[in-house]
Amino acid sequence: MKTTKEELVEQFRISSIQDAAIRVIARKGLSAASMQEIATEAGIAKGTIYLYFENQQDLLERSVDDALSELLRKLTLALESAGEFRDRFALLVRTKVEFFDSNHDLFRVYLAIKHPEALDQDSRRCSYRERPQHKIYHEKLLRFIEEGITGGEIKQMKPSRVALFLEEGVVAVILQRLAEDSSPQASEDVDWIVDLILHGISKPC
Amino acid sequence: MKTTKEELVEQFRISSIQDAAIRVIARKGLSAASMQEIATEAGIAKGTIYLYFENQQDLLERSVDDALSELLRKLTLALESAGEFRDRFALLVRTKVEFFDSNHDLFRVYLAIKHPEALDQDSRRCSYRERPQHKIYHEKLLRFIEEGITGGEIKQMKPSRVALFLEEGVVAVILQRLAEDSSPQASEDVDWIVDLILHGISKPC
DNA sequence: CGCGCCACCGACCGATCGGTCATTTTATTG
DNA sequence: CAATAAAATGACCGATCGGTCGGTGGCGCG
Repeated sequence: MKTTKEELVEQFRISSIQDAAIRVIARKGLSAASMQEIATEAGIAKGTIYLYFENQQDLLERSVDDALSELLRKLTLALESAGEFRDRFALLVRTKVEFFDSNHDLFRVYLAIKHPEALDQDSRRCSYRERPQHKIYHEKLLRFIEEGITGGEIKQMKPSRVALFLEEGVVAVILQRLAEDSSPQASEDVDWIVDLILHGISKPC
Repeated sequence: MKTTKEELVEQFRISSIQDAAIRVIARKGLSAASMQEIATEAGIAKGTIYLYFENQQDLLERSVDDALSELLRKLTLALESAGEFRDRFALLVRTKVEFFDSNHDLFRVYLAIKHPEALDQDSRRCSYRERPQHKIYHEKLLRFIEEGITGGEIKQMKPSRVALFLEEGVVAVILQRLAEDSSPQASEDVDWIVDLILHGISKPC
């Protein structure tokens, strides 16, 4: 019983430190997030962090991982939904847009780690693409796209390219929503991006 | 005469330092590019850099600016070309793909500075989006898209969203080409991305 | 109530960075 | 060739960072 209570306190501490880390990363960027600033943001001393995390890399890695695992969980759920291809596709896009729309800090973090090619050489290994949860999601996404191809819904093309195109397209929409003073309803933008990816920008034939 | 010769030497020095800076940025990332490593990469002493650049920000800013101004020049030229909308559109995409395809280092730099939202707070002001040359290009790009709309080539939608969607789509293709062991010819991928943006992933109706 | 333990703290350390400047090396000129 | 100017150098400085550790204060247990 007691151990459970202490573990609860420990989990609360860990979570509050990770939350502070995410806020600092979103504010200062990944490479400029110092342990001192994270500690201050969490309202504790710097040394305390090292009671719960091995070092800076451990803290940043686990903070980002845990924060984005919630997104991956929702996306995986969306992929497992039933229904028409287009509806499932729209649900996928909607899930991502709404997640970041209600969590701007995490979108900053997501942008910072999305492209391993742009990271410091030493940080590339801790890319979230290497995480098992992301690999599972990505596998399912590829199979979903293959279903769309074999089902005659979309053209014959490399699923991995469609996946990346989808990912970047959604990022583009969220970037726009962040830049605009007043964005339209999320559902409007979701419909827009789904239509754009499915049918392009050309006038219907 | 003599001043011209000295200016030539000075320009050569500046260029070689900037080239070294770009290589180091591509290798280590923007925030981890140290003055010492850039100096070593250029084959000179650290102090020498300060004979030609005010400080680190000045060096990094001018290096990135000059390197990407070549891309902006080519893109602006592509926008000013004559011909059918679709051909001009394809030329625009082709220009960007081929530029980065023959200059991987610059693509790394481009990725690192493309999203001001993901940069350190202090570095956001030196975003290349703020540069006059980029603003001019972006204005012309928006007008090009508006022409496509008024000309009935593409649907009625916000030009700025189409622009961002285009930009992200091209980035997606180049990312794929970098990740793949052997990529198809650039022209193949250009045709693919143009068709995708224009008509989407759906089967033709 | 008082004692002991442990989470917590923050001053401290070594390493590293951007930036400076006295010194050395190179180039120019009479 | 020597004298002078100019350019290049790298040891050095202060600041900042990640990480450590001896001290301390508050909480629980006897």
